[in-house]
Amino acid sequence: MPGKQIMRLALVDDHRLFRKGLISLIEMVCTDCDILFEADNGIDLQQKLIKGNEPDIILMDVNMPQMDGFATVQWLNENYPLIKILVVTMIEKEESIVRMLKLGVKGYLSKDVEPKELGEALNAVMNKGFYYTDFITGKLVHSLQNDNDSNKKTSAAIQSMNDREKDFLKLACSELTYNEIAAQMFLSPKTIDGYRNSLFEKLQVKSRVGMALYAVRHGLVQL
Amino acid sequence: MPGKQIMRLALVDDHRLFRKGLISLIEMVCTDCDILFEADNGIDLQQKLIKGNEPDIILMDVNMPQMDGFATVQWLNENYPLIKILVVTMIEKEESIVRMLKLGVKGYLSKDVEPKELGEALNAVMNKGFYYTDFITGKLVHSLQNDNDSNKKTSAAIQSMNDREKDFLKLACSELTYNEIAAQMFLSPKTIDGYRNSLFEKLQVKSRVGMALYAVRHGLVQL
DNA sequence: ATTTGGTACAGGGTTTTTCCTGTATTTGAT
DNA sequence: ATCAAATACAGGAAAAACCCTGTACCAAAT
Repeated sequence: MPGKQIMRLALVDDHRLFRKGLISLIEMVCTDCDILFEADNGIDLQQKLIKGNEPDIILMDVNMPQMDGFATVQWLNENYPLIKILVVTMIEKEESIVRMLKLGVKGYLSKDVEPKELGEALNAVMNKGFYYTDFITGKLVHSLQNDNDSNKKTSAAIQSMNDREKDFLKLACSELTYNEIAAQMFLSPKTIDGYRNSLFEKLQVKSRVGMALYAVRHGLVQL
Repeated sequence: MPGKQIMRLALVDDHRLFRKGLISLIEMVCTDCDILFEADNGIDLQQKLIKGNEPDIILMDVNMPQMDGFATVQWLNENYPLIKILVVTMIEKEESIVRMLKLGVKGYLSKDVEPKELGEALNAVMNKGFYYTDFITGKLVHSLQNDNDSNKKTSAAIQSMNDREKDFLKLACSELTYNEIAAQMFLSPKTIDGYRNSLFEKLQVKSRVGMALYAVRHGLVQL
């Protein structure tokens, strides 16, 4: 296939060994690929991107220190909207997949795929502009169907919390009594009472234990 | 270096793309390596291991479905004690590192290392019998120094729980009241009272919220 | 100017959790 | 045979959590 344009790639993943392995695989499955650079995370990527010499496709992980996949994709959308993003991750939670697709990534691959599929994905993204497997499409459709329950509710619930409530929630995930929490927040215990009732309703829980578990399940408090 | 014995390897990791990448890297940094096979997890490994044609070294991940790294190493110790194990993982929790070292693994590498170090590790394990970086040794020493607190206490606490208490603990990580839990376990609420008090002391917590958080932190209940 | 919505707070009551002390039964060890 | 420990259970009481209704303040919207 002569005349085919060369594909310029960049990798963003915090695990060097995986990155290097991926590069070596890409070189095997994709003869006309040029890997411009690699980055540890979003911050690193920002520094390595050079206007006028952008990659065509960025292979990106989701979980990264400093600046994660979501933040990085958002930043790319604003600053380099033409760069196509192919997510390569081991996170297969529907929530992450849908969130990434909403952000406009061009493909979502599991680290569990065959190297051959990686090559296909790269070619598809380059030529068709996207690569969505049946698995991903399935997750997406499923999430749309269940748009009423957990998925939507969860993000709605989290967004409806204000900062004071979030502070309270963190403190509630501890062995402090409500009176002690009130003291720490310089509020009346009765106000704390109000926060609790409001969060019980927003998060659809019935007890402090349920509230604490909700918080850890949704990453609102660090373990 | 003539006369050097060939190194027979096997890989156990649930992520194909990482495995394939690793293989391709190994082939680059280690000319006298022969990769016998790869496995998705411990179960898969058991089926692929053939008496009389064992690998010298197994590269193993920690997090795997079905049968994780710990269980797999334990099984290998009992059935193939001569095979050397080199852990390659992104888990850098002191607890995991120490637990693996106690199980007798010959090295512990982060997925974040340079491919070059992977080669050095393989050679060291093959020739010296082990490869422990300063980072790992540091973690180990630190854990020994703190043998009094969390590390040891945690495992002691978890082991001191009996089955009924573990059942109760799981149910306590919910919105059920103690009366409801008692009903589900076919016990008097007063017995539940006893379980609670006993767990509060064993786990060093002061409230049900603390107990529930302890359980999730230590993986005793699945999120 | 009045309404609406968000935040902070109170009175007062019920339920649940927490804690203490004490008993009956069983089981394994000396 | 007896002692110790583990297990299941009770009475009783204080503390914390939970829930409902209602007030006061402020700011933004109508």
